[in-house]
Amino acid sequence: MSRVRVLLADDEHLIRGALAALLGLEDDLEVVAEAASGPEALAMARAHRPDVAVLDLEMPGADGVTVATKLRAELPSCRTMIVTSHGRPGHLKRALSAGVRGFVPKTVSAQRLAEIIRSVHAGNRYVDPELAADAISAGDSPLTVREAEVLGFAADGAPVAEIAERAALSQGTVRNYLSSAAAKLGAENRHTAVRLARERGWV
Amino acid sequence: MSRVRVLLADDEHLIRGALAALLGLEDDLEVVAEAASGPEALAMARAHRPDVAVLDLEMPGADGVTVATKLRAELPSCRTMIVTSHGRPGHLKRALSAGVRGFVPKTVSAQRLAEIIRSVHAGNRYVDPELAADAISAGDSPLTVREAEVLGFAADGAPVAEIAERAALSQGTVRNYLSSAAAKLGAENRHTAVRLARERGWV
DNA sequence: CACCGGCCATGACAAATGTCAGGAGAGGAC
DNA sequence: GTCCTCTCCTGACATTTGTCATGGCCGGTG
Repeated sequence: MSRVRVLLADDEHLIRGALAALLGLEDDLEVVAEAASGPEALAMARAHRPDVAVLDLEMPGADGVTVATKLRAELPSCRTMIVTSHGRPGHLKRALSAGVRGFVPKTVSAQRLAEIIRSVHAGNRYVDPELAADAISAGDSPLTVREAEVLGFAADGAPVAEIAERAALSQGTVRNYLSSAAAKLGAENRHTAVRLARERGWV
Repeated sequence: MSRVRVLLADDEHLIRGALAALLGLEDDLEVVAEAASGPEALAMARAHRPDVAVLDLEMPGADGVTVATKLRAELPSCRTMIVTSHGRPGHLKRALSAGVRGFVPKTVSAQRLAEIIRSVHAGNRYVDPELAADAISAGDSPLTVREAEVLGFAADGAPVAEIAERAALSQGTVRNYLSSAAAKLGAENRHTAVRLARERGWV
């Protein structure tokens, strides 16, 4: 029986290395490649064609979901899964619609992760129950595409003029969008709106 | 020769477990206790009296620096070190003044971490060069105590009225403090000021 | 003591932001 | 075709901020 070929992508060397060592102990798993950034993960995947790609959500260059999306197009045979410390509901949704088949927080044990990798490789899907519950209770984003976009530009505290420029919209329009977005989120100003949207993973 | 007794505290089971396994392979190190939260780390330290405590910076209950401070008082023989993913300059400063003897990002390898643990146990201090450079170039916080406090209350996007209430100050005073803080940080409004102060670990 | 800096406040003005009403075009649903 | 929603805009208004000048009260330094 051939072993499951795994790609490991995480910018924290400590975790990646440790994980590689632990997963390597399982005799049906084999870590064939490691990467510390999004682009590197893609390159490694192309070179080594793993069966399962275990991707960290927050990485320099490109986040896990972006990598997963590209992998799905380039290497359809490769199953992808996301591992993350901060499980925002929106991220989970985004990940699932990108074709990700596993979504786990870093609070699970290596043993458990190994099991999940096997399960994903077998064609199953796995989502951490806790995160799933959060996602369901948080519901869908009530924001329209533009509202979310404008809110994203407002995320770093930029003034309206700058947001308008970046979004190529008039200042009035920007203010209207921000206002309606804040209203939908129950926030009293755009800054708390940004915070709320962030927490739910809607930006 | 007796082995170095290590306490490992990190809320991410994946990392903690993997790390425990890897460090356990070194024949002069021995992981005698693990914890997933600040309070638990303290309890474990009291029970097992480790030589070195390796603490994650962001943990539920109490952060790594807080735990280190308490450990220093309760268990002076125990050296403490901090491991973190986000190395904000301010955190480093806070950690050092709490008596922490090692400060490393999670991007180092387990091998390297083992060496550093040994070095710290031997009485040396170790700070990641990259983080040290950041801390030096970032310099000290230019903010006065009140400015930092008010900026902290402003962190979640609350309006001035609310900040004033929480800080028990007049609205005018709050605006003055926010204004001067933003000026010192080179920000054009308090929200970007909050972001900058956060990045530098000054809030 | 005189001086300076941090702390707290007031008042007033300018600028940024939030809110509302209203309208036009584009596209999907029925 | 009609209805609806999203998109984008304008203009006007109220409110919230940011900024500045000014002053009083401390505590420490020279």
